Amino acid sequence: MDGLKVSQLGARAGVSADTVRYYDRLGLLPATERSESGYRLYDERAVARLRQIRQAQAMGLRLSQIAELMRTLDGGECPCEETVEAMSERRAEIDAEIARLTALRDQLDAAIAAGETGECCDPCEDECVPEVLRPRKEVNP
Amino acid sequence: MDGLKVSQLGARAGVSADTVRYYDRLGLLPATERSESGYRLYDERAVARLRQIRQAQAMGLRLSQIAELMRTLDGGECPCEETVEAMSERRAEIDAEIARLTALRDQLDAAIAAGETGECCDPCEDECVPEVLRPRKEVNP
DNA sequence: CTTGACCTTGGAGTCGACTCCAAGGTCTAC
DNA sequence: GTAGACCTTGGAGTCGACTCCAAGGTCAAG
Repeated sequence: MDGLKVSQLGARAGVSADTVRYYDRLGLLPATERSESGYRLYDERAVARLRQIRQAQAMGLRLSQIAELMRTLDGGECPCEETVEAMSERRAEIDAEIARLTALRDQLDAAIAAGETGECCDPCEDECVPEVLRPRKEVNP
Repeated sequence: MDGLKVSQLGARAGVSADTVRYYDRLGLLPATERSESGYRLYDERAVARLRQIRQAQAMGLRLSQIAELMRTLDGGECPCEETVEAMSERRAEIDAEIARLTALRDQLDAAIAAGETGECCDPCEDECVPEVLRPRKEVNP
């Protein structure tokens, strides 16, 4: 029986057998050969493909985007333009997320500083609630 | 029947009735009075509490952390110190996430720039794969 | 008395990328 | 021939904060 089994293929790219099967289910890997007994058998091209997938993931692409690129590639077309598009799309998403988190962090910094230097809710009256958490009319998180 | 029903309470803080019920389930809201027919009935303190929850969320705290703070508060203790701790904890998480995303974005920028100026995979040989996605030995995304 | 707008509950679905499971089949070494 | 390490499948669980659902109950207005 020649060809790599799931965990062997996985080992070649540093992923688990489960992950290989998962990618297979999503159609990211080339159509599998199967042994008589139903084992998936992969070749060197599959190793390259799997590494390529991991590389694309490391660049921040989503599996759904990678799947698209693979379809283009398997259709014999050049995926270069599409790849740049996919990366730009992700870049915009990531940028938005960074902006959101950065604003949050700055708010937190201010609140932490206030909380550390402030005299807490002292004198504690009815309800002791830290200043930064005092109810405001309508809050959109 | 006096007291606010779920959607009325929600409206007072800009959240949906579903969200109010969800917070109730998580134990974030004070124990509810119920009408004879089983309707939740809230008072002004609940409005303040709900706004407080939204405020805490807007500061980046998780509902699980907020729940903890509420327990302290309901136990009659001052939650100030705990609040600063919770915020610091989140700050660290958010910081790590920003760092991760920033590195990703920088990588993407470089790859996009290379992809736009480069001559793609021209000349397209066997397998046309954009440079940035060329398989590398082992990739941890 | 009916319509329609609310309320109740428990539970499932969403997003993404896995991870883990059970029940069964296969392969290799001793 | 049997142990133990693999493989197969479909499906469920994870994280977080909701959102939506169905099936049924309640309430005020016309």
